[in-house]
Order: sequence, then C-alpha cells, then structure tokens
Amino acid sequence: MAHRVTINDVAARSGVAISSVSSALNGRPGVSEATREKILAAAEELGFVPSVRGRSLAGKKTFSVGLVVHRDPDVLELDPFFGGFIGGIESYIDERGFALVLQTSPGASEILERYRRLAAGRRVDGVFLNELEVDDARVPTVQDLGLPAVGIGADDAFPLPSVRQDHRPGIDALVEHLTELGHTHFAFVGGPPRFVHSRQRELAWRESLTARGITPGPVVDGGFTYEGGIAAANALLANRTRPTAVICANDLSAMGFIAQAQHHGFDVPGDLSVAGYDGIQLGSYLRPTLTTIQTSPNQIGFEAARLLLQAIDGEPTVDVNVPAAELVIRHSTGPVPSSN
Amino acid sequence: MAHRVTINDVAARSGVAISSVSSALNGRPGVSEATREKILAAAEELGFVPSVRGRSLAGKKTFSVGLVVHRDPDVLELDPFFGGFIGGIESYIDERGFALVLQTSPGASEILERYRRLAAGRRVDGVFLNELEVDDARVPTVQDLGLPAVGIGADDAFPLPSVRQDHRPGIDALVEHLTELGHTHFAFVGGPPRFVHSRQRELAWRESLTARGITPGPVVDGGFTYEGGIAAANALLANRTRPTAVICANDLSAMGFIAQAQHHGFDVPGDLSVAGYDGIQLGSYLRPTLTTIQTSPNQIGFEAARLLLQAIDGEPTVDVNVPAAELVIRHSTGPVPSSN
DNA sequence: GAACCTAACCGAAACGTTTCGGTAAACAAG
DNA sequence: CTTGTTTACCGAAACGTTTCGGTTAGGTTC
Repeated sequence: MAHRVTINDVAARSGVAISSVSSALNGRPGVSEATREKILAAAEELGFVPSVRGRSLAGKKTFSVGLVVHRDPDVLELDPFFGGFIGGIESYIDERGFALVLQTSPGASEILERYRRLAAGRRVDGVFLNELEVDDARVPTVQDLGLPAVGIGADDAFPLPSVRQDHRPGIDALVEHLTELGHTHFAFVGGPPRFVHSRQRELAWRESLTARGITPGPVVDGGFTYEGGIAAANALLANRTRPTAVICANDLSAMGFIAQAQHHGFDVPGDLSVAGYDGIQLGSYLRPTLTTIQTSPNQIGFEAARLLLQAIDGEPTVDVNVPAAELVIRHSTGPVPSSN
Repeated sequence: MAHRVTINDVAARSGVAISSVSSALNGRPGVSEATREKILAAAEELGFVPSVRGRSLAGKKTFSVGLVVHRDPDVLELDPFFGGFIGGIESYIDERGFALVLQTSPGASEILERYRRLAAGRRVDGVFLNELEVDDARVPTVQDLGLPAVGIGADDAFPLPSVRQDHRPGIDALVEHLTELGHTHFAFVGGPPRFVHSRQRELAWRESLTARGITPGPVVDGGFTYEGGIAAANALLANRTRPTAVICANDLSAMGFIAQAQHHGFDVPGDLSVAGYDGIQLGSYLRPTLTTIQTSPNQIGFEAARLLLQAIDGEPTVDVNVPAAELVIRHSTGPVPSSN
C-alpha cells in the first residue's frame, strides 16, 4: 500500500515549512499568493488529502456529529422520519467535511448512556436531540458535558438551539376541512404523552376545535404504531356515540386505525373520516389513500445540521422555523355520514 | 467546562508512567496485577475515557466503519432493509468501541466519490458494500485504496469477504407452495438487472420452476418500487394468457402489483396469487396480507460487522452464510382459479 | 556472590495536523 | 542611516494516545 502522503510531503515538495502549507490550504493569511499557488499545485500533484485523524487531534474537533436513534424493534424500518432527516443532515454537513455518526439504542434506558459515550470520548463535536421528551434527560446531560446540541421540534422554552416545524396551521386546516364536511364529533389518536410532539399535536387539535366552538372528543394513545392504531379503533368505535372524524398523531397509527375500522365493517370515509400526520409516501398507496399532514424531515435535518455546525463553531445561533407542515387531502376523509 | 481528564491524569494519580496506564487499560502484559488494579481504580475515580482522537492518531485506526446508502428519493424511508441492517451492525460494533459513519449519496454516480472520500481522509477503517451491482466499481476502488470491505449478498466469485443469505430455499418453498395450490403459470417481477440480488432472485425462481418441469413465464422489471409493481401489473395482466402466480423480487413492488391488480378488478388471491420478498412488517398489515420470504437484515448486519472488524484487524476471514430466508405464507396466495 | 534472566516499569518518539511565538527581510518614516 | 512596522515564513510545541527500546529490581542458577 502506497505511503500515505502527508503535509510533510507537500511541504518538502514545495520547499516551505509545514506551517505554511497548513495556512495555505486552509486559506489563512500569512502566505503570499505566489507560494500559496505553489503549495496548492504541489498538494494537487501529490494527491494530498489531510488526515482527519491528525487535524482532529490538533484542532480539537472530530468533524463528526452524532445522532442516536432509539430502536425499539424496528423504528428505522417503519419510522419514515429518519430517512429524510438523515438525508437533510448529510446534504449540509458533507460539504463541510463533517460525517454523521449514527448510533442505535436498544431501549430508552440506554439512550442517555449512548450520548454520554459519544461525548466522553469526544467522538463527535455535537449531537442532534430528536424525539424530545418532556423534561428530557438528555438536555442537562449535554449541558453538563458542554456538548453542542440542537433540539428537533422543541417547545418554546427549550434551552438549546432548535429547529421547529409548526404543526398548528396543518392541523387547523385539517379541522377546517373536516368541519366543512359537516363533522362535529372529533376524536384524537395521540402518541405517548412523554413526547413533546405528541402533546403539541394533541394541543393543536384541541385548540383548533375549541376555536370553532366544537367540544373535543375522546383522546386515546395510539403509541405512534400500527398496533396502537388498531387498539385505538377498538376503543373508539365500540361506543354507540362514536366520532365521525378521527385525527391520528402519525400516519402509521392512522393506517392501523383504518384497517381495524374496516375490519369492524365501517367504510372509510363513508362512515368515518380518518387522517394521519407525517405524510409518508405509503399513505398514497393505501386504499383509501390517506389524508395527512405533510412534514419536511429533509428540511428539518438540513436546518438542524446548519445550526449544530454553527454551535460547534461557537457562533451564536437563532432558532429556525421551517415552513409549516401542510395539509394533504386525499381519500380517507369525506362528508359526515347522514345521521340515520 | 471541566478540564478533560487524560491518560496523564490517570498516570499522575496512580503514580506510574502513562505507558503503564495504556498497557493496563488495554489488558496488555507488562504490568503487575497490583498496579493494574491501582490504575483501573484511578481511571474509574477520575472518570477517564480514552480520547478517540488520540488513540486513532497513534493507533492508525479511526474506530469507525462506513456505510454509504444511495438515496434516490427516499430509499431510507421505504427500504426496510437498512433499518435492520444498521441495527445489526451497531449491535456488534458498539461493544468494540466502533461507530458507524453513515453517508448518503444522491445518485449512483456520486457513490464512488463518497467511498473515495471516506477512504482518503482515512475517516473510516473499513466499509460495507451493500446493494452490489454486477461488476461493481466499488470493488476495485476499495482494493486500490487498501480499504477493508465486506460485501453483502455477493455472488460466489466475490473477491472480498462477504455475507450471504441464501434465497433459493425460500423461493423454492414458495414455488412449491404455489404449485401445490395448482398454479402452473408463473411470472416474475424482478429488480433492476444491474443488481446482483435482482439476478439471484430471478435465477432462483427460474431454476425452481424448471426443476419442477414448469416453463417460467414472463419476467418484467419492477424496479423494487411500488410504482414499478404497478407498471408490472399493467404489463402482465393485459394479456389474455395472464399468469396466475406472480412472484415479486421485493415486497414493495408486490404491494404495488396487488394494488394495481385489484384496481383492474382482479381478486387477490382469488384470481391471482402474488408474493413478495423481504418480509417487511407492513406486509402483515395489508389486505390481503402478503405472502413473502422473510430475510434477516439484522443478522446480516451483525455478521457483516463481525467480518469487517476481523478484516480491519488483519485477521483472516471466512465468508458467512446466515440461515436462509424463509417462506411466510399469508393471504395473498391461494388456490389457482378454476379455469372457466 | 557473580552472572544471567525476566517481569515490571519508565521515557520518549511517533502519529499528522494546527497554532503560536519568533525571525528575517522588505519597506516606510523620520 | 536609523528606527519602526509590516509581511512572509519558519520552527517547535501541542493535542492524547500507542509503542518500543531501555532500565531497574527481583529472582535463579551455578
């Protein structure tokens, strides 16, 4: 295997000191235009690529950022968020020479330990905090460690830089859509209440209804899963005074809900309108196709990466709001059934 | 921010040289049991965590491995393979202090460049080569670079260490299942032929049929996508001599196929049996639930990681075959329709 | 008790960068 | 011509480990 070309080789080749090579390559002042070009030429000829190892030791940076995804059984398989999110992160950090270090955590209990380990060995320069929980334990942890971090979808009082996508306009538009179709009996299939975004979505639903003078109906936890959607359908459709419009906190639970509703003999949207949240591609493949609220994981990832790199560089950051999630009307919602 | 505790602090605290600390912590000989314990205690008290930066420079290793996933629009979102695969990788490398560096590549053309970059800065110690293509350009690339690599699902003649999961038993069982149901007209919805696994699955289908004296029917490219499955259904069901049993190279195209078949008024499995390949969780949520062949991405990831770390350590490797993918009979396959 | 061996431990170099203080040269100001 | 200032460049330290040759102390052997 060919000897790796180092900064010394470039220095020797261009007849200058390595410090000058470093300055030239990093666009720092203190080197004349003539020698800069000479150095760049030498580096080019030798095919010099700076060693991430060397520069991370010297520069106190690892040039990588971390993301911990808690993998219950198959989050990565079924959670559509991560794909786009990771893609968005990549598209920003790549050009800046950063890499994404991904860790999976088997259970909620290990997740803190994962962050600790990433931070302790200074394996990453910063981390993303996704799926924030209420009073999330990761926040004090990264603060203690002095590890730059960016929160995703945080509440207003969040103490770290964060990226948000407003859910209220989408949910409000959805509620408006449904009320225009005549619906007055609304239910909500939420996510686990420990998650901030579970609460946010439910709150938006509640506020949107009360603002229209409609009393919010029952709320059940669908756990963001298909099975949770099934259970929610069982719970909500047993009563005689069942809702005619059901809004689910994510698409997956909406899918389970619809399937189970159909299993019980209900027609969607004939007897019952159901909507999801996320906008996963699969929603357009279902029968009926899924009315949902389209989020922008890609954009969120991009902005989060931008913020995180700013924070790492010690620059001040200002929280960003990506354009609000938008309502996508498809065929799982329709007119309220005539009360017969 | 508290001063980072280094190996020097541990050495000072336990009154020995840093070299002894290094030896003690890495379980190397040359240090008595007594001092080893003293050192371990000191390290524990100080909360010492070796800096990945330092050790990677000195040890000529970065303690990370790379995976490039080509992200067309939303591979990560819809391709169920990666979730389990990444999980499997993690569960092995984590304990060994390795991390996974994930890169996404917008298009097929950039993917080589991505591997080059990972290798050039020696950002990773080795890479996984997934979704192998026929005459894959990555193979000579990593060989030139001297970068350890492990192939996933390679053909027999593959020149690098590799992990395989035999598809033949599953496909053969599926064909047997269908022939027992009376089917004799088989079609295949394949993947892009440039992928090794596309060819493998089609070949297995072909061999299984001919072994039973059945002439393989038409083959169309479903591109591993939902839309491809739709197109395949349009192509295969237009003819009057349509197949009664369709095997798709993955679940997603099978889903598209079924949806479109239903759209054309066919009952699945009444008029037509359709099976997929992969075993994604979603398959059990469909109506009808999807007969498929269950693969083990998690196990493949685990074994691939094991092999890769062996290769990185310069140990000899022996290719591994994880247990073959297994047939899962659900409700998208049924008796051949009585020829009326 | 001299000669030898071995285990335990130490010191310093090495890895490939960045950074910083310093020096020499060129130039301007007086 | 002296003094001061700037610019270009150099040399060496620093980052936190691993590794390796060397030294010491303790124990064997004869």
